[in-house]
Amino acid sequence: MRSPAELTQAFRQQGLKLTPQRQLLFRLLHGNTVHPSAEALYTQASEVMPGISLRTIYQTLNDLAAMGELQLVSVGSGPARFDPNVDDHHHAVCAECGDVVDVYVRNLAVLQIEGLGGFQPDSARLVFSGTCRRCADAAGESIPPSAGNKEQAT
Amino acid sequence: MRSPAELTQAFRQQGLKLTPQRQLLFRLLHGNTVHPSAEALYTQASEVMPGISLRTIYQTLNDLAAMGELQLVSVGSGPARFDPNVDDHHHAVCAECGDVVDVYVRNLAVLQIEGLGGFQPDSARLVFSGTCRRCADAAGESIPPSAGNKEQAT
DNA sequence: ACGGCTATCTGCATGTGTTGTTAATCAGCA
DNA sequence: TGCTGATTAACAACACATGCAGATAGCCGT
Repeated sequence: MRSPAELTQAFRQQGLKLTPQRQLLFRLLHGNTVHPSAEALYTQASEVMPGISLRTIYQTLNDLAAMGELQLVSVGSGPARFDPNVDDHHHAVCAECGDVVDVYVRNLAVLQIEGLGGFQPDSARLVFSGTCRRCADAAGESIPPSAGNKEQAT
Repeated sequence: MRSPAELTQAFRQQGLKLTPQRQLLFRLLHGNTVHPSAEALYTQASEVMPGISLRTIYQTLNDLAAMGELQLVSVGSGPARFDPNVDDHHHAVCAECGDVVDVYVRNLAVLQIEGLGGFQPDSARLVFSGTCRRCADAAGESIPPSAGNKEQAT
């Protein structure tokens, strides 16, 4: 996703108005790597701008997605996640806490694929499931109550 | 997924009852390669057994999935799909008609993955998006003569 | 073959996540 | 300043899936 300033330009050029709500979402999303859901953004936005409507969040997210500024990440169950990173990349989802991290795969083309039989693929989404660092640490530590000084690797 | 006969055994052994509804679903699913949704199976089942409840379909599908006889395939949007093929395989989804086909990838391990940073993956799902043979053919044919035989790149 | 225990089925209600609608108000931009 | 699109509120509607309660029926021992 482009920077708030660039999006400002882009919106204006398309005849779209630059409302404070939209600007707020630009800021909340820019550089955001946590793959928030609409609800999560709503909560965050509400702190800064009480009274903002969830409807507006959805609206703006869809607009941005339609403009190619956001990627919709669907992680099996639960609400859709939005990813301002529109590079060609993939995702890893923690089965424990649901966190999503970006993953880069540079040699997807080497895969030997069988069974396509006439199917013409034009994109591929790879999703890893597993355990994130934080949950792995938490699981390892929480067994002994006195595991000593622990540093939260966040 | 095992054969209806084998599933009959397995269900009995687990103290589960062998109802006609379940047996019907065994039959509908065995060897099924179309990745049906619960609704689709409901429609199919209703023709043979009018009055069968959609609730029962979901119930049985979940049971089978929990037993490892079915794989749940979630394709971005729309309802979940169920796949009686529980081999280690992946999927290709037609963006046009929504059809899902099985795809085998034998060298997934060669991928060079960056960004995991402590994330421990224990499974990977690869989903291709594109156009299935049928939709590609249909698109090629159905363009009326007036269009001057153009090839639509979209 | 019979009867009882209990899992299962069904129908309905509920829940989650998301979008549609309408009307009134608000505010960006020329 | 005015035009017009955006926002909001208060819904209803929607798709997909699950929870629940009472009726039903499979399975087992007799």
